[in-house]
Amino acid sequence: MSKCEQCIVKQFNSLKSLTKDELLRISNCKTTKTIKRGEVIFSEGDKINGVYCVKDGICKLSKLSENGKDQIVKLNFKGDIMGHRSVIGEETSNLTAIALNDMEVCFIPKAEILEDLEKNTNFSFDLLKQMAQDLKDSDNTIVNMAQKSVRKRLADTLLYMHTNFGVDKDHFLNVVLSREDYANVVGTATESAIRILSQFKNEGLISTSGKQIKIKNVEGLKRVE
Amino acid sequence: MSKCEQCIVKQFNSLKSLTKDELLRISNCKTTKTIKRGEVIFSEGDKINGVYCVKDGICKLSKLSENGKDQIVKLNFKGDIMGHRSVIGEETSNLTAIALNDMEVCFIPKAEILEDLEKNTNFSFDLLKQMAQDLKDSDNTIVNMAQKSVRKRLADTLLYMHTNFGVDKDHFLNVVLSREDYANVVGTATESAIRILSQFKNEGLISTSGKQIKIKNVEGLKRVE
DNA sequence: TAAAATGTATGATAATTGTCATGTTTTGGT
DNA sequence: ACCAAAACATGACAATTATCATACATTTTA
Repeated sequence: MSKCEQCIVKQFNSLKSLTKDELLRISNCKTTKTIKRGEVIFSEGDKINGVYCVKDGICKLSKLSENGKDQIVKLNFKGDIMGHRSVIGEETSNLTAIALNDMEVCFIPKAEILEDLEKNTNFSFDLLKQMAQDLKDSDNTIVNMAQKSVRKRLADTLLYMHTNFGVDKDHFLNVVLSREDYANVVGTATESAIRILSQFKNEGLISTSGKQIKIKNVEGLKRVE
Repeated sequence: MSKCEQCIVKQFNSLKSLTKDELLRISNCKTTKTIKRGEVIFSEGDKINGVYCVKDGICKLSKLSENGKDQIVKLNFKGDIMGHRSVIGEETSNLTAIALNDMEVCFIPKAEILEDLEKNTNFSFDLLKQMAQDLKDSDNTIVNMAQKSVRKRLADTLLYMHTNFGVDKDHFLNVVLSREDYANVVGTATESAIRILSQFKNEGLISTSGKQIKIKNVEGLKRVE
C-alpha cells in the first residue's frame, strides 16, 4: 500500500497541511481503489462515509435535473478531494461521481478527516480556502450558464479540456467525452451539442476522429460568441 | 453601539459558535453601518478588509458578465455573512453587493475573524458547514440555469421571494425588485422578464401595481414549466 | 412644476435552441 | 466476426428567447 507521506498528489490539496504523524495515521486506514471507466464512485443521495482523494484519472460530477437530464457540474482530477461536503455537512451526496477514464482514488474514512479538522487548524483553514475558491468557480459557472450562448459555452468547454487535460501525441484531447457528456456539461440537448461540434468542424476550429476531438484553432475558439 | 453577545442575528450564522469573550472582543471593534436602498456595499474587484454580517434588509450579490449584463448570483439577508470568502482566500471580491432596501450591517475587521478562525475550532467548522451548504445551493442553481426554461426560472424566483421574504398587509411581496433585477436573477433579457410577468398576470398567477407584485396562485406558479 | 431620465410595456422580427424522426457509424459482448 | 445496442449525425420543424423599435408611465432633478 502506498504511503500518503510520499504521495505527490497531496501537494495539490488541503492534505498538504497535515503533519507527518497525521499523514501516517491516515495512510494506515485509507484504502486505495482502482476504478474503471464508466464506473460510479458514488451517487446522488448516497451516504458518504469518508473523503475521496483523486490520485489519477478524471471523473464527472453530475446532478439529475427535474427534466430527467444529468447536468455535469464539475470535472475532478488529480489532487481533487470529493465527498468532503457531505462529511462536513453530515448530509447525503448532492452529486453523482462517474469515472471518465480509469482512475485511482484513495478513500479516507470520515472519522479520520473529522479528527484532523478539529485538531489541525492549518488543515481546516486550507479546506476553507479551497471551498472559497470552489464557490468562486461556481459563481462564475452560474454567470456563464445564464449569460452565454450554448455555442460559446461549448467552445469554452473545449478550451477548458485543452488547457486542463492536454492533448496526446496526435494532438487529440486527452480526455474523451461523449457528445452527450459535452451536452451535459454545457446544459443543452445532445443533438445541439453534436450540431455545434459539426459547425466547429466545418469552420476549421476543430477536427474529429470518432469520439476524439482535435483543436485546430485555439484563437478561433476563443473568439466564438 | 449594540452588542454582539445579545444580537439575535448571530443565531443564524457561524458567529453563534464564538465564545462570550470572543463576541465581546468583536463587539468592541465592529462597526455598524446603515445602508440606503441602492447603495453599493462593496464592488467586484474591491479589496475587502473584513466580514459583513447582515442585521437587517436585503441585498443582491451580482457579477458582471462579458456581455455587459449583471448576473445576480444570490440574495443575502438577515444573518447572512458576506466577504468571508475574500478574507479567507486573500483575494479581491468576486461579487458586487448592492442593497435592495434599507439595511443594517455590521463590519468585523479581517484580523478579528482570522484570529477566531484559528483559535476556535467550532467556529471554523461551522463556517465549513455553511460553505458546504452554499456550494450545494450553487450546484442546484447551476442545474436550474442550465436545464430550466426562463419561464420556469422566473416562476421559481417569485416563489423564492414569497417564501423567504413574505408579503405585506396587502399581500404584495415585501421585497420589490425592478424588472431588470428579475431579469438579472433569472439570466434573461429585461424585455423577456417583463413579457413573462405580463403572461403570468394574464394567466391569473400574479397581479401587479407599479413595481409591486402580488402572488395570486402559488400552486399555479409551481406548476409552470 | 416642467423636462429629462429611467423604468415598464408590447409589437414585429430574427436568432437560438429544442424536439422528433430517421439513417449511419461505432462499440461491446458473445 | 457478428449482432445488438449505443452513440453519432443531420433534416425538418416547433418552441423559446433575444433584439430592435416604439410608446407610455413613473420617478428624479433642475
